[in-house]
Amino acid sequence: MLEKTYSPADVEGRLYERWEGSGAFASDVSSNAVPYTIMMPPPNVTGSLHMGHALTFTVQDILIRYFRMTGRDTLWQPGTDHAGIATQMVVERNLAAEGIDRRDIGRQAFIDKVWDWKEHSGGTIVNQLRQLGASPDWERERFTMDDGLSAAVRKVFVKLYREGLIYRDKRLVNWDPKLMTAISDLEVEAREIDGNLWHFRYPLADHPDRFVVVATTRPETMLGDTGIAVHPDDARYRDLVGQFAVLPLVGRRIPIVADEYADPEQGSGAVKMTPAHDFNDFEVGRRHDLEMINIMDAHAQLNDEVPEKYRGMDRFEARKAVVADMEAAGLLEKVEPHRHTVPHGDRGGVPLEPWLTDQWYCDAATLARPAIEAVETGKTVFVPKSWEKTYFEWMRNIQPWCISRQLWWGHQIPAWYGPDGEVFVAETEEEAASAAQAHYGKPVDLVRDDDVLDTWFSSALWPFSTLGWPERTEHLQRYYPGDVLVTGFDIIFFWVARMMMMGLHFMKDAPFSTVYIHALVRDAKGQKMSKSKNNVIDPLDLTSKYGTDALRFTLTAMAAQGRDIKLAEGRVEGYRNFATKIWNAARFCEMNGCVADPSFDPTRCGETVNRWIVGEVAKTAETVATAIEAYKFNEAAAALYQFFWGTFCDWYLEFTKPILQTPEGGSEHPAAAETRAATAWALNRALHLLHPVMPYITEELWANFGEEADKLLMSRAWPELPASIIDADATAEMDWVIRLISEVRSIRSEMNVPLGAQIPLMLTGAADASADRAKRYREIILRLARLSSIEVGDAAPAGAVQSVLDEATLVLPIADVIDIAQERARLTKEVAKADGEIAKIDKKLSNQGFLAKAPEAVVEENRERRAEEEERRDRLAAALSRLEQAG
RNA sequence: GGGCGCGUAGCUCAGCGGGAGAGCACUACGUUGACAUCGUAGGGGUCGCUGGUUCAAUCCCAGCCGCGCCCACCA
Repeated sequence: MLEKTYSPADVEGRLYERWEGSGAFASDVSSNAVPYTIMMPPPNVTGSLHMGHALTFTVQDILIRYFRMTGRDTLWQPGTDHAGIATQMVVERNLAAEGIDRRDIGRQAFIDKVWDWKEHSGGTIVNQLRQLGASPDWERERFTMDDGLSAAVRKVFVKLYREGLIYRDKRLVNWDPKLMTAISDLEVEAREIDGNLWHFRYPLADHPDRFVVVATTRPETMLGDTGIAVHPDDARYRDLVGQFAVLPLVGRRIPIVADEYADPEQGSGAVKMTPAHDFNDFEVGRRHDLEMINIMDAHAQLNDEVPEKYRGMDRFEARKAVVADMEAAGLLEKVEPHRHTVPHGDRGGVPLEPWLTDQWYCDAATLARPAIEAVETGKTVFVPKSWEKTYFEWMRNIQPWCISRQLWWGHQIPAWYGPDGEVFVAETEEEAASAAQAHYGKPVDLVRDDDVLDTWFSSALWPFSTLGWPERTEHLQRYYPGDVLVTGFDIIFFWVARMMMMGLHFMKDAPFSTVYIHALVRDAKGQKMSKSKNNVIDPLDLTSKYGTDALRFTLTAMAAQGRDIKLAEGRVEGYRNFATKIWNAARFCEMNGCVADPSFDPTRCGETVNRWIVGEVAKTAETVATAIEAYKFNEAAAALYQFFWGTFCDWYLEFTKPILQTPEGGSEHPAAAETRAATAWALNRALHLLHPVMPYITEELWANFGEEADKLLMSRAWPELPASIIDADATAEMDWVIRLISEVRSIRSEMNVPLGAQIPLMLTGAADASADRAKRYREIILRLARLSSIEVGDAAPAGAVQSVLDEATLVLPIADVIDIAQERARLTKEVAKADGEIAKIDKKLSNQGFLAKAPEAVVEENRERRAEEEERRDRLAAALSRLEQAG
């Protein structure tokens, strides 16, 4: 006997172990089945499960479980990402707590510490994935710093270098002075800051009494100015082009150049040029051959290129000093408050400095070309399609990708330098050494590049590196390319685009045919959840409170395309109740002896209710399958919920009661055996349909009631039911019966008739002449509605509707049981509303155009609606007039 | 500045060219046999505003108002 309520905590762990232990998640490379592959976006090894993970992994798990049930050989490739900066920061923080700085212990010792940390604490996220019920092929779990994946990284780096697609360059980068590393454009976050615009006067070299006014939001950078730019057409400055100004506080002679970058409308029309500390100035500086003076060190403190007074100052300290000194010199024209965006590092959180350094770059524009084409030609499609525009926009304007990072944790760049700085790029130190020996004609000492690669470099290889590339493994041949990539839009650029580029370059094929972009889960304020903002909601709190299945169902029901998800706990609670409902429906079956009957043939039911329910199951199976395959997960969830609760429990199980439950002293109903088998069959099919979304409760119930309880539900086939199982007559009849009962209930309640018992309709017999019966039911309803006199006699058929009529006789004179004034007001309102409806329909029907063009069925439908509405109005009006008389 | 999306019940959200929906909350009634984590019935919405297309618009189109996100070098 099942417990009275479902207790997730008692079954989830046990079932998960049984699944994983039985090998039910494993792919089968030797299978004949068609493969279905999803590459799991590897979560950061430092991560812990947040709501975004819960959504993305639930969606992926639904797809995997569904396709596994349909017989595909599924590979859901799991793993974690080494997450360069994030992981290094975590370990550094831990060391700092012990008073250790990583520089004290040195690079190798630090890396060992990180590996230690990974061994002991890095498993959090994958264990949380298990709690979520995710079913990837754990035996194939990978880590982006694995030997195999690291080898793939080196191979890719060397190959791209030799093809000229990776190169070293001295350019401005976004420098994070806190983390002391370069970061890519994508890691820059623009924040609005209330600052000032300072207007400075720069005297002309040959006319010390004349000034050029320039404005800046970063006064300290003036110490690195090497020019002033004005627009070539700007009449105000035409005579100054070619002359020099004297940089105040420094005394440097700086040229005034004409460049179209200077906007005459903006400020004074003259712009100071700091080529080493501003991206625009850098470009102008290149065009005019301006000097590039780097005035800051890696901490963003001023270096020896500035007058002694400012050396060693922090950039913000220097800002104050420069402004004060300019003002003292009478060269500060004015200060305006100015709100502007300042680039910040998305992890470090401090303002970034454009800084001139040597870095490694990847020629993204060249790699992007085939990746653009793959989407243009439909080789890879985005769902929803609108994201393709975003993808194109970025890919067509892509900048060189800065791939080097000044960190210790990551894939160290496979480049070695000879004594004269000559670079040797090779997969191993030995190869580099022999290349160097060939170059110099003798063995030399090589120094390896300190930098590591951007984390996303290794992630970009994930779809093939995890399958064994560069070896031509069986897995690589079978599972590449994958079917669908499931992710949030926030990493389209970081990851999706780069996988496309690398996949096409190295595998000559796009890594997946579909990219499904789901909504982002946001916090209550609609803010994006991220580790660094510390606003993550722990989904495990919800799973422990309501059960994993309830959370999964909630996310599924909310996974509609096009809107971000702000999770409301009430929804989770509601779907927990749904789980309880499922559980209790199963209990009902258990109590009534509804066990699976192998001889039951759903296409050959005798009873109308049974013929009907098997058809409803078939329709639901079709709806759910179609929805999942179209990535319309919310539609799948809605169909499941509606079927199980609204159809199976509310109606079918109620209809079976008079059949299954033998009256006192009576004998069993002749249809009981078939109904028991049908009930068990329908329940078991429903468990299949629910399983991809709610794996735990369905598996647990299957273990108790399934046809083959020893076999896991999750490895069972998805129910494919023949269309012939849907019996149109039975469906039509049941539709009418349900409407009939609903209407009787409504009238009863409307008239405030205190009747408690359920209507014990006994629906047996074949669905013969169902149309006639339906018509009869309807007449009865209308007669009931008139209330004054229930004429049982002439409309009383045998059997099926007798009990309805019996109840109808209990309807009491309304004046006896209701508050007259209140009811009068209500009825008046209702009558008016009905009149309004009728007028609306009349208008539509009288419209010539409508009659001419509308489909006949629609016209007919409107006529029927009008008739119904009229009946309703009459009924209400009659009740109202009787009320007046009684009052 | 460019792009994308959203505005539907008190709240969180589906849906959609022909009778406005779900969950939660609310009201009334109902508990000795599946389920009170329940059942039955009910209240509550000019589907952001204004125009247009159409026989018909919550839905399509345009404009506007509000909100959010992404991208972008404005000193």
